[in-house]
Amino acid sequence: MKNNIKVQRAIHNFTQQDLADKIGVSRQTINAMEKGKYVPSTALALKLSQLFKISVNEIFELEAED
Amino acid sequence: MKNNIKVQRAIHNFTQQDLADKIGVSRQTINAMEKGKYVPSTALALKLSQLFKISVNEIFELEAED
DNA sequence: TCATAATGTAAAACAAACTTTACATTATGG
DNA sequence: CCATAATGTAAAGTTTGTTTTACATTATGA
Repeated sequence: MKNNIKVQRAIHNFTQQDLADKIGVSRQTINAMEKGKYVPSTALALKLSQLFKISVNEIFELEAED
Repeated sequence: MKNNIKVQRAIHNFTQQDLADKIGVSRQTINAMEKGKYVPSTALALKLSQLFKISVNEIFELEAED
């Protein structure tokens, strides 16, 4: 699973902490997600989608191994 | 979190078992998802999105309590 | 109607997401 | 250069997704 959260965050000029607060998770969760350390829940994905005003499919992309 | 997996499954004429096999989860996972018993991972959501050829946002919808 | 497919459900176990705490490293502005 | 903000990372613990097994109920077709 790839994602472009870091880019979206840059576009919106949010720190990891900002984003964490806005969607209600810890900063480490944001960091780990950006680093591809795990795959978030669909609820989280939809919250990012709302915040960034782009679709979940535009944020996340499946890879071969998924 | 609402979803319309059951409807999509009907459109594509899949049983819960069919769908489970196609996306690589157990039938109970499909059943529980349809029943709203839990929120799947984004990986699962993307697989459903691919299979049904519609976006994740068209399958899943956040609700007030999420 | 009878056999069988499909669905609903539940409990126990396991895997993965997510939090908390804590510290180290890297940017950035004054 | 120095202070501080931002990011990276790690370990332990909690919560939640997911599997497995098992059985009960509801549809469906012959």
